[in-house]
Amino acid sequence: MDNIVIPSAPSTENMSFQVYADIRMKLITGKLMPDQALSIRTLATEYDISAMPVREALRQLASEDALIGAAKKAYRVPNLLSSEAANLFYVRAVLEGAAAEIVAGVIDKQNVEHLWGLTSGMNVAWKNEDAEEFLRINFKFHSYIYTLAQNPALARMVENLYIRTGPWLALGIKNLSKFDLWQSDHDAIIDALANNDAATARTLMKMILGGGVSYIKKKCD
Amino acid sequence: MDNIVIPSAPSTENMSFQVYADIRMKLITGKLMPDQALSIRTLATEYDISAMPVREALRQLASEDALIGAAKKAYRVPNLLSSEAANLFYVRAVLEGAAAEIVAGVIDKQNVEHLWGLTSGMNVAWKNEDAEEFLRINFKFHSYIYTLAQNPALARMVENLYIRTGPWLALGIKNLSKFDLWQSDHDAIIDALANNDAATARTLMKMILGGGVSYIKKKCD
DNA sequence: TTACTTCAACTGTGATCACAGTTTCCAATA
DNA sequence: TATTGGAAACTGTGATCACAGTTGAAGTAA
Repeated sequence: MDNIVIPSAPSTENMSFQVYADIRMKLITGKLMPDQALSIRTLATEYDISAMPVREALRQLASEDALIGAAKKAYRVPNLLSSEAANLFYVRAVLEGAAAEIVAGVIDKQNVEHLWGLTSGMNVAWKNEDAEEFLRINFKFHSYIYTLAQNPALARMVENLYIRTGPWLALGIKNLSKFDLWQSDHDAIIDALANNDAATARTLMKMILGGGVSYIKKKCD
Repeated sequence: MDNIVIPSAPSTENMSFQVYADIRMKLITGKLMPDQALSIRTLATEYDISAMPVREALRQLASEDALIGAAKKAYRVPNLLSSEAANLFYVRAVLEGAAAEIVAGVIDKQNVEHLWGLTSGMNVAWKNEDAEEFLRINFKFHSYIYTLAQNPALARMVENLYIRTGPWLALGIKNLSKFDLWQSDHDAIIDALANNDAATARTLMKMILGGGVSYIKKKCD
């Protein structure tokens, strides 16, 4: 649901996948904070299932580096150094830049309108200082674009990066003294895409990702 | 061992990780062919362990799209359409191109010599028509470069793509009527890196990846 | 007060079982 | 002979147990 790229594995009928998807979304929307511990048995109780599906979900998230898992120690939400976050955003910039380049060639009017709808939603959420809603729509915005690139492998990888930077980004946004300063240039990207200007779309996409990370970093250091 | 980027998860002491690493290398070197089925219980017997570690290893590989896993059906090595392989190689080209760009700025003499050693090994393997050895060294060559980029996230992703294209590439290489035609331009890349020519390194890296895939595709279609 | 020890409550991991779909293959039927 | 039926041998999945290493807090000694 919600534009999530469907991972390879099982469909709805698989309990461990449901757990996986649920935790995933919590990472994206900042409901799980850096360094927070996740216990297999506790989650199993919460979901009212056995430990088995939970442990497979957590292991899968750990294998995607969305969680940290060490032998016989509790799984944890990674607490990224800002240098690590920078690495992740660099890769995101490369990949989403490439995606934007492709999308500029295939986007249609309906797609453009959908993107405008999302940005206006983000603006509302921003004004309401509703961080969770803002993060959710921001995710949908990026997700919508890289999905249009019609390259599932690319989409999966960007989404993985998104999940991994989610808690860090959420923490950064919630740390903003006021929701006043950061206004990213999603509008310009939509314009470039709508004009089928691949080079500009790519450049802008790389820029807003680089800009976002350096802004948050400044706030955190 | 062998320049493998260490995945997040457990170290050597973890059985399921050992199984994971083993199957991974078999995918890279073409010991597992497309569409081949892998059974948890059978593998457990082979490794002389219980089913538990094997099933976690297979699930992890499936979550990385290195295997196909559907509910209550045997895990399988993906049999990629050539369009799917093209998608994977596209992303590889983007990422390894970016990596080469970075590496051109940080490479030293020792690194360059190491790369020359690998290419000469590949030439030997090619002349001996030793596909497995050729694939293994080819992997080490690319792995060595993207590891130099000092971005673990990037390295992990490229490696994942490498695993996924492994069986397809192996099948393609083994299908070559003779080991005669394809001679890729690894030498030119090393020159560009050694000369700190980032733009050329990036372009060449994208080219050989694109060239390789289109060559194999022609052979397969 | 501070530092150290110890023990209890946690952690993930491996093994094993039951279960329910899937696949395969052989026999019975048309 | 060709086709259909069904049973048997597979498949992954969920539950549950035992185990060993980790963590943290309480209690003791300096």
